Amino acid sequence: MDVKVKERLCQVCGESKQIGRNFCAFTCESCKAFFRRTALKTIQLHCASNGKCEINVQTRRLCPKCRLKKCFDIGMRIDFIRSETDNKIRRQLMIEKKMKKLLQDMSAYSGDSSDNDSNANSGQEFPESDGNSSAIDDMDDWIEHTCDDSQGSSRQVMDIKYCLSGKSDILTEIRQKAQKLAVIPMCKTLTDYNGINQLESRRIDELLVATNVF
Amino acid sequence: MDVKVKERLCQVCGESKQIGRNFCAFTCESCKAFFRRTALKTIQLHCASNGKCEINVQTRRLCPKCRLKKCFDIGMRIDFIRSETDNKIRRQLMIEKKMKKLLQDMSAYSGDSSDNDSNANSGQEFPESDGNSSAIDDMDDWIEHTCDDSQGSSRQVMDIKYCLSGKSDILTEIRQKAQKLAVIPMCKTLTDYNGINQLESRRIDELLVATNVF
DNA sequence: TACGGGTGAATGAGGACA
DNA sequence: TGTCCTCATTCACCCGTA
Repeated sequence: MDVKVKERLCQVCGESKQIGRNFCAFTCESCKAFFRRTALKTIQLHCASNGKCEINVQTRRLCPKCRLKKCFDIGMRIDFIRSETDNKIRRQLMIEKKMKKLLQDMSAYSGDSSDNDSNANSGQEFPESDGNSSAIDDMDDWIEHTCDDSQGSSRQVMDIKYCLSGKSDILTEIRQKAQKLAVIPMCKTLTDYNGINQLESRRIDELLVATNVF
Repeated sequence: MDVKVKERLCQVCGESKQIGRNFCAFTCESCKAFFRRTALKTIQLHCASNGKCEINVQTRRLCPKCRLKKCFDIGMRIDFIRSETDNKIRRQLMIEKKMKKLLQDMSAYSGDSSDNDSNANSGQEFPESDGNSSAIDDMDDWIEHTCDDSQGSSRQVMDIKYCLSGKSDILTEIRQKAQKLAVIPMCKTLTDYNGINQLESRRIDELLVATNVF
């Protein structure tokens, strides 16, 4: 009882909320985030009071230099901050995992497990938007019989349907360009870093190492 | 309820609009700007009423001396005004960031394939900022004869010129590092898509087209 | 549950301009 | 001088892994 009742305080600023062991010391959330952001930076910090500021909940944001100094003083460890490489890999894995789950959910709704990758596409796997309405009817049918709107997904479903069945100029253009290319244009992917998966990222690294161009 | 209802007032003039914590005290926007502009000035201010003016929304502009005195009295802190050096560095960083973005936008929109890759750079393609003004003259010349300001780009052009002709420590550092490296490390760039420059982006595209891997 | 990282609204600096 | 804007930083809250 007493252990729980006796509040732990942030060793940096004295805050009493959301205390946990962070980077090897008991701190609050804000000092945790502060240390993560600041400790690895190489830029010089300045203190107006010759490095003698008192750090508490009110003053902690006033002098980053003294706050960081106190972080180190109470034993927060810089080597517990994950490296950028590590973070990159983790983000990558998370994205892949999410994609996998999304695909699973999709196939769970549609029920079919036979969607083997027909990747030899040259544009034909896009639904044609030439006014042939049977495909759209099929889609409506499928939406009606498989979609569960208990979670308010109808808006998304409608968006997707609109996109697939619409006569969007942009979509048409994309299809035309895609058909001309033997290779799916990577430039598209590069407009969004999140779209690069682990394999692609690796491959780019390999290529660059191999070529020594830059 | 009471906290929200009770309006905060500027501690200097009593203004009730746009109150925030500025330089360690709750003030309005205009007293904030006044303090920023005035507090560091060394010129002597004079008061006709022997320093006993009352400061409110109506009178605040009548006596700068008493207004400034009240600023200090309520605890506004001069050491929270950033130094000119600090501001200079920040402006420099902002401009460099803008340049990066501008280059990205250019490569995204222009789609031109004419700028052949002079990729054997080892830092020399940065203009030297050693006081040799001929490069700057050339730049002025080039700006004058090629830039079209019909879309309000002159501001951006000036930013770029300022950045290229300045003696930025950061630029110097970048140059030195670049010269030491036969290869600009791509791994760094990949941690942040925004860091990929035009050349790098192009080169990746070329590599991918050439290899037909994906 | 503990402890990493990520996110986005709020905050508080400076700058531009009328 | 006062107002409005931009931008970096802060921190409460979230997610994922061990």
